[in-house]
Amino acid sequence: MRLSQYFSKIKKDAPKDETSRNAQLLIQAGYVHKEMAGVYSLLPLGLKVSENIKSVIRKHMEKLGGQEIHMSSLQNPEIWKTTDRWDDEKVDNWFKTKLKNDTELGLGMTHEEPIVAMLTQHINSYADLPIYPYQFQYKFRNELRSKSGMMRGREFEMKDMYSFSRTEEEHKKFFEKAKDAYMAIFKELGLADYVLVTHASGGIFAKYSVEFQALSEAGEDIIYVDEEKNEAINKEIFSDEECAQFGIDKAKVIEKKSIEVGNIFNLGTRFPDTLDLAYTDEKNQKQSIWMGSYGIGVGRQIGAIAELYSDEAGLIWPKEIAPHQIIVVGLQDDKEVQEEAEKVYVALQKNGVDVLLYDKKGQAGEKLSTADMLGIPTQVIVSKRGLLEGKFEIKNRKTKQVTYKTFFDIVEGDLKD
RNA sequence: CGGGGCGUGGUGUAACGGCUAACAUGCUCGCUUUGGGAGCGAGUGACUCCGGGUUCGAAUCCCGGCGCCCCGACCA
Repeated sequence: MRLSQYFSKIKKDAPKDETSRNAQLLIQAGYVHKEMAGVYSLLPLGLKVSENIKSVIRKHMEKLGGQEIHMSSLQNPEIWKTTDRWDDEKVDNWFKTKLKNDTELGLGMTHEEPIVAMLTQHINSYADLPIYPYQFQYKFRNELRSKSGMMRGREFEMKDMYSFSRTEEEHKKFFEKAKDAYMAIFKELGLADYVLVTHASGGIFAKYSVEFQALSEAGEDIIYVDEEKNEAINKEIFSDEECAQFGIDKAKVIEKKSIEVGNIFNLGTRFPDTLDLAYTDEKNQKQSIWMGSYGIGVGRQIGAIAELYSDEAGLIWPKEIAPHQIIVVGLQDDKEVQEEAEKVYVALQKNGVDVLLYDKKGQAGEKLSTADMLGIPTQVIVSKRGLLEGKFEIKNRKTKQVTYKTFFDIVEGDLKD
């Protein structure tokens, strides 16, 4: 890809109507566009990052035995009334709308009810279970106050998986596997050093849930970290009794701020029971189904990673999710340098590398700072100075380390750090 | 939803109640320049968030709305 072909612009200044670092960086570097408070559109670069994150998540969901589906955003209130989650007194962040004939509809804020209702048409026998459908879907939540840039939006894409198991034991086993899969996802997203399994409230679903909290000063949650156990407990349930229950040493915990990057719930049999989803066992007996839900917000990962991986010069994407792996910068506008940059670009592309060519005219300084701002992991800088020695400068965006390679080295794919 | 702050060219800012709303940046054209957003010249670009009021006169003062940010509450 050529930078000149992206319509999005990298701005010299950060927007002033955002103070959260993630939104400032992502807007300034042209990854996202802010539509209104808590609502962001993805520009080409932002979409690439988002799709890369989704690929990682999807891979692990498939490994877990997931089946991808895509449910509707418009939701039928009748189903939600059955479980008593329609009333604004009970659930205060619905976006509700109406048909022309005044029939009320909801814009999905989550999908437990509709998926259970849908499955009554497909699940009958013990042989039909267990199943693990999941989707990437936009959720709409009428937050009283959106904040922290991309991290708490009113409209956001989420991967939600739902598990349906025959017994509590089967459910628990899967729940543990899902927990591991989540940790594997965070590891692959570059968040391994920050994310902790955290015991938290289960909201209206259950007494407890498991959250995945990424340590960050930009976070909205307070957790107490047991460093020996490498787990944490959310402030909302921090007590002697609960620490004991989860084997956390209350005397040794450290208070930290964190971003909730994932949350999984054991829902028990409540939703299937209420919505008449059940199965018939080998003895022809009707049995309750055990359900779990497993959420991870895509936009929130982008925001969290932008917070955690950035410096004074801009973004620094982990390789796994970077929009491009390498950016080739022809430092001077003169013909020789530009032609050489073009050659490197073409050669790298031939090698199957996802490379971005900085082909816009400008000052050397502007090019360097723009390349930094974008956060592409590796920069190949082609300059007059380098050409005199027949070498190109390879800069690691994260470590800022510079090495020099020949054209031959680059073509041979020798760009390891 | 309670509290606080703020709305002026695309972006960042300035302007005592008083000239044609200023400066920087961006963008366009020309020349020059090229290792951290350089320089010169010529252009372009704003119903000063919306509505009302006070006044001879409002970006500026007052009232109401809307929007954005922050703190708190909330967070399935």
